[in-house]
Formats: sequence, structure tokens, C-alpha cells
Amino acid sequence: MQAKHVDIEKPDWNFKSGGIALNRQDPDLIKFAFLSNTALFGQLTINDLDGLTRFAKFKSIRTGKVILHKATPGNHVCVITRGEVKLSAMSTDGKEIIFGILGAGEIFGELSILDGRYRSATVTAIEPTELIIITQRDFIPFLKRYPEVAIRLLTTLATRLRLTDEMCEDIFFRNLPSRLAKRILALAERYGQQTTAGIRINLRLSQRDLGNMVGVSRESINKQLRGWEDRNLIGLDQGCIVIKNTTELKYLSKHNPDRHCHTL
Amino acid sequence: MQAKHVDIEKPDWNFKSGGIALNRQDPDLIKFAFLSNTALFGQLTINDLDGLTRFAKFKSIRTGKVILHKATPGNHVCVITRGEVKLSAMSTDGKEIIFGILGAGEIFGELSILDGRYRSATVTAIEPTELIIITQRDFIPFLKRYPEVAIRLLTTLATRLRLTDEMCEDIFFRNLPSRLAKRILALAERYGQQTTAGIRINLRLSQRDLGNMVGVSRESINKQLRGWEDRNLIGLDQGCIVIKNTTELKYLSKHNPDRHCHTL
DNA sequence: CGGCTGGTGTGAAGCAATTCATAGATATAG
DNA sequence: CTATATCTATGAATTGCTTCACACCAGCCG
Repeated sequence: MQAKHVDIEKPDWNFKSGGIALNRQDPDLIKFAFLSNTALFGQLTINDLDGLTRFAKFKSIRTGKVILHKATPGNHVCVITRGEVKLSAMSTDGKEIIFGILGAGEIFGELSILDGRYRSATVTAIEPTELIIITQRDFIPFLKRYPEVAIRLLTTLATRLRLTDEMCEDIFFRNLPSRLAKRILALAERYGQQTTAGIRINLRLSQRDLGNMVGVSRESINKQLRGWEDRNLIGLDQGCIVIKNTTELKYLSKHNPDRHCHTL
Repeated sequence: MQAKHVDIEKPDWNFKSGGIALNRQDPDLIKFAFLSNTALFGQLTINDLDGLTRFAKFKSIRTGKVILHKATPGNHVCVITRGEVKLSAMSTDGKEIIFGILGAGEIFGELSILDGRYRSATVTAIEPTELIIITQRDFIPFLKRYPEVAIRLLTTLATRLRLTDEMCEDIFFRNLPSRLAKRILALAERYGQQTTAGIRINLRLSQRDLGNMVGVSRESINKQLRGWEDRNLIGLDQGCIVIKNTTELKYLSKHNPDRHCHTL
């Protein structure tokens, strides 16, 4: 049964649960089941979470659909129950930068809730995605009532801050091969699956996406990947990258060469 | 009276206050006087703050001294009561990236407290600086006890996350002139002082520092600044940049040219 | 005081990565 | 089941910025 599609930006949600197997059960129970598995809201009882999810809604998003737009106002946070989303920004001339990818159990949209400013990035589903949407009205009082959740959220933001700091560093300090190798290894850390051929990254990423994650052009990614394929460092399996020589890739990623080393 | 110098990394602080006019008064009162003026701890009473500052220490730092080192463990946060510090990271081959500058009333060192990992950046005093140092042992329980402070800290982190995201965007999307113009205008926003010649940026920054803030070489900064000086967009006053034509600089900063526009 | 260190100023040479151009392969929509 | 995007592939031309090399200047310190 397909969930009714509702535009998240317009607050006319008139359904309580959608697109999930537990469709006909008590919505509060479903919300609890999801949230109690997240790092942020785990360790809380269903009674604790009641105040948080009273006005919460479910929503399903199709691959490729934008969930929220950078530079627009927003007053809700989203918890991902299924799927993957990318956080990104576009330049006026059509270039894109991908800040990161979030998956099940993770939260986004909290920045606008916290500082009242426009959304800092565009969020797009890159897999079929299900969300629980929590309003600011529920969220902030909840943080005040459960300071340990506020502190866990602080930890989450700390982690993200570290990641973007690191992204800046990498762009400054490393060249294309080093950045790309590092990113591929990071992706493998999260989406990698051991196969006979090597570690398969189970995430459909175009070369353009990869370029936007690392800050180089699509063509450069292509040439680098082909180069590595020729050297048998990586391979392709149905559009997914397979790492065949982790050691060498790690070497490339560690090395931050600014000269005095051929980048082959 | 010069405050005794104490190495912050070694926990042998044996003084309670230093280098400030109120030297001989009650240390708790001094701490309160400072903290109640900060965005984070304002609106709290001296009794509220007692639990936070029981083990807090003062410290003064001379210009150029490193306050804490990236990639080292740490279990204290610092509140700046006077001066300016830069957050930065170094590459293996000696390049530096400056993430930002913090001044009086602002806090740093909180990331390691929150996620328990090593310091994410090196912090260096770029002016004579005075700090209140708060231990993790005091800080975390305080956040739990005063959730509104935790939420204000969340807001602070949200702001910083936006800034680093924006930094990544700028490096991806903008070229040197655009980035530099934007940064200079941002500096003017904070350190600018209206003079007859224009807006004077009251902060001693070498061209190298400026380069490290926008991610280009010292030489490139030099050439760009000289170019703008020739066109009378900016001037120099005792090593400080003076903005003479804000309109034009704003135009340059907004324009994110990737071609089809001469960057002179 | 004279030597050293660190900042500024500027051209020439080099290069990593982009842009451009083009073509085939592969999806996705209608 | 075509048609229209979007992705991959690749070589040639271009370029913005870096690196290098050098000269000059100011402040600091033993």
C-alpha cells in the first residue's frame, strides 16, 4: 500500500502513518519503536517520548525528491527511519557540493530549529526514505525536559562540526587522488560489504555525486577512477565501486602530496 | 601586575585569578562578572554559576602562544574574557588553515568535552588573551542542570556548523577575489571601525593569515590586495586594511565568477 | 649595532584540475 | 517502445593559482 504523498513544506499533513508495514497499528507505538532505536532518543520510555511525538507525522519520500530546500524557513526536524538522504548546496551556476549523507536513525533539520535561521542545506532522498517529522513546538520543550537528549544532540553536532572542519582541511591540504581515496574508504566504512571481489560499496553514486562530495569535476573523477581500475585498485559492479586493494588506497589517502610524488 | 604564566596543558594551576584589574577581589565574583556578560551564561545568577566555576581557573596567554593543540586529548572548555584567538589546523608540509577567530565572551574547546575525542583544532592567541577554564567535570553536570544553557550551546554549535559549511561552499564555488572580498567584509563586520579614510579593520592580520583564512597562497593575497589598492577599493593603515569602497567590494564578493567575467 | 627573522612586493614558470568538445551507453519518462 | 535525459569515457585546450626566486623593509635581540 502506497502512502499518500504530502508536501512537507506545507503543513497540511492529514495522515498519521504511511508506507510502512505497521500501518494499521497504533501510531504512537510505531513512533516509539523507531525512535527508541536511535542514538538520540534511545534509553527513553514510551511515556517520555509521548510529549515529543504528539504532533509528529510520518512521511515517505521517493528517491531523488527534495525534502527541504536550502535558504527557506523551516520549523521541523526529521528523523530518518529508513533510507538515505544527502545534504547539499547549489551554486548559482549549477554546481553542487555534498556535505554528507545521513541514514536511518539520524536526524536533520535541527539547525534551523536551534538558531531560527533558514535551512543551511538542501536535503534530498537518494534512496526511498521514511521520516518522522517533529515540530519545533514539540522539540525544544522536549530538549529542556530531557537534558540528556540535549547533550546527545550536542554530541551529534560536535561530530558534524568535526566532519565539515575536516572537509575544509582536505580541500586545502590534499589533492584529488588523496581526497577521493579517503572518501571512498570512508564510504566503504559505512556502506561496504565484503565480497569475493573485494569490498563493495552498496550505494549508487554517480561520478558526478562523487565529484560533488570531494569538490572536483565529474571528468576528473572519471579519469582517476579509470586509472585506479587499470591498476586494479578498484573495480565496478553494477555501478557500485568495489575496492580491490584497500592497502594501496589507504596509502594514497594518507599521502597528502603536494609535489615530489607522482600521483599515479 | 603580571599574572603568573601557567601551562594550560599541565594541570598544576595554583592560582585563582590573574592579569586583571579585579585581581584582589573575590574570584567567584570576578568569574560571575565575566560569565554573566556572555551569551551562553547570561541570565544566570551568581548562585547558578557557582557549580560551574567551583573548579574554574583563570589564565592569561601572550600573543602567539598556543592554547591547545589539535589531536591532543583535553578535558576542559575555555571562555574568553579578553583578547582574540584563532582556530586552525596545520598540514604535514606546513600549510595552515584558519577555521575562524573567536573573541571575548565566546567559548572554545567544547567539542572534545562533548564527544570525548581529541581536540579538533589548534587554538592560538592572536591578541593578549584571558580565559576562564572550566573542567569537563563541572561543565557536563551544569548543562544537565541548566538545559537552557545546553540549548544556547546547541545554538552556538549550529552557528559554527553553518560557518564551516559556508566555508566549504565558498572554496567550491568562488574564486580568490570573491572569497577574499567576502572575508574582508566579514572581518569589517566584526572588527571594522568607521574612519575618515573608510572602514578600518582593527585586527593585525598578515597576508599569510588572510591566505590561510580563504585557502590561497600568501603571494596570491598580496597580488589581489595590491590590485584593489591600485583601484582604490582598499587602503592600508599601519598594517590594517581600510575598506574605501564597500559597494564595489560587496559587488565582487557577491559575484561568484567562474568565467565570463574579468576578475580585475 | 648588525644580523636575523618574518612580513611585503613582484615577475616567471609550472601544474593540477577545469572546461570544452564529442560520442557511446544507459536509464527514465511519456 | 521510442525519445530524452543522464551517465560514462576520453583527449585537447585553457587557466587560476601555486611555487619559485629574488629584493626590500621593519622590528627584534643578543
